[in-house]
Amino acid sequence: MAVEPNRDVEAHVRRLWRHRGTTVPTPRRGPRQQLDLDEILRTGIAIADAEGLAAVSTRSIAARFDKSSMVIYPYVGTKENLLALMQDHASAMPSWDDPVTSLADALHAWAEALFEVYLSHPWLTERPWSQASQGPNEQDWLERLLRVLDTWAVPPSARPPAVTMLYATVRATAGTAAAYERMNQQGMAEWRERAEATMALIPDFRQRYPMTTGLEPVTARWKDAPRAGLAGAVHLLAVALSSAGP
Amino acid sequence: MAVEPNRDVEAHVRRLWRHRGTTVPTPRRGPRQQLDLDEILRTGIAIADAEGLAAVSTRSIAARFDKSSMVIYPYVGTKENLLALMQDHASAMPSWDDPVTSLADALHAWAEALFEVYLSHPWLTERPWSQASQGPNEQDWLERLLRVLDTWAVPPSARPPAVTMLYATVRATAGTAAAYERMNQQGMAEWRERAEATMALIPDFRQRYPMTTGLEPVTARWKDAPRAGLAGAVHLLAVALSSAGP
DNA sequence: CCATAGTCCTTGCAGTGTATAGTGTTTTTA
DNA sequence: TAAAAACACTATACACTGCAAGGACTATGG
Repeated sequence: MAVEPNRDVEAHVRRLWRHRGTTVPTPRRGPRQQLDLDEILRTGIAIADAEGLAAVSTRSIAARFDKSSMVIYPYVGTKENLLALMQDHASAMPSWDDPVTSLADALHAWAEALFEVYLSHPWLTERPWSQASQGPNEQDWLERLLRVLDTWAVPPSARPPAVTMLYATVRATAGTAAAYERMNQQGMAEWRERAEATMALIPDFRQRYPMTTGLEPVTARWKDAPRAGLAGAVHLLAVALSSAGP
Repeated sequence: MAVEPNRDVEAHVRRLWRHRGTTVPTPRRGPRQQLDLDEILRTGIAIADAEGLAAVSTRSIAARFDKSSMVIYPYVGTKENLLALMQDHASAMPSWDDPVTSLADALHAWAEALFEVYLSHPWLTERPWSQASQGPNEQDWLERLLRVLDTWAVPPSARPPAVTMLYATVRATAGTAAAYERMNQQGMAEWRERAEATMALIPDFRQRYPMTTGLEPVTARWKDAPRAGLAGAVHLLAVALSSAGP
């Protein structure tokens, strides 16, 4: 039997699924709403894209509508809910055809598509992700991935770990790609400086960390390193899943 | 030639490596310091462990020493630096013997050890990680992993993707494990409630997302699910790395 | 028709990081 | 040895945050 249906939670879920069969909270009595939830989310996302997630505040969003911060609350409930709604809203899944050539190709297509979304909205990497939660758009991604694994007869026991690895890897590589992107326009000076300072202060760094030192320097072709890393990782995973057998 | 050695960056690096050959800033003229950087970091970590990273503030730390917030700054520079120092300080690598039985076992030992560290300090998952940065303790982990890959003759081209996947997977699984842990003491009520609300509001959820629905429910044996997921993932990866051949 | 539930808006509070200025202490330099 | 510079500490202040509380207004349901 259902626990007393905590109104806030229900309202949040309604808002999350507002384009998939639910309507936002309920019979609206008061004055007509002057704002629109989708529009609020769009401007929140725009701010996050341009100035980072930290620049998203109830005030900064409301300011774009020449209103004060509290107008936002009737539309989203709390700041945390607002961020969750932005997260799902920004995660709309594009459409593509699953490659039928190999599992590796199909996984690659999925991963690349998700990578692209994360690149468009780098702040998504700062948001938590858990398999069980979230809204319809994030749900779409998971379902699609599971369908691919099913199509290629990946044994059920291997699916949860595969899902975890894929999501984790996409998020990680997208995160570093976004960090590189930011350096591009901000200077990369500090990054380099820190590395130099470390080398200067720890003269035997190369002896202490020979393996790390032996890695190809990140600076070389750094721009597409994350994407290449992702491709390599997906390839590895596909190999493992294929050889796991049915 | 070195750019003018930005004093703040250099000081931060010195602090990071203070136990590995550098000394904290240096010619100190003024009055003796009454606090100790390691002690500051310990209390910051204690607060983060107990109340979450959000509860860590210059004021909350200083209060434990009956001082006001600004005392912290001579020791750490900025809040961001403080967090970075806490991050490295909390990442001390334990010692263990590399299994010689198989690559899979060796990787598993590494991953489990790191997982354990993240479980002890769940807030570490909220901190960014990038291969090129950080302090000595985090460096140790990377070096150790690379040594394992080298020992087992994993081809150099496969190493960066493997590193990325391993770190990403450990962080992701540790993050969900920590989330479960939190639910334990906080109720898990909200989580369940949200799931129920979604099912109630989207009656055809199971038709729309058959694959997701088909997954074993997370609630069953949820406590060790993340650890098991990590083990499975590492196993998959080891299979791929082995069959990649030299 | 009126109570109610909703939006909109202002005010205010507790909390954040940190700039600044002042005071006292220690070490370095002249 | 005296002066000066660099530091630790303290208190105050500023700009910023999320949001509770409450007032004014408005559309709706009983």
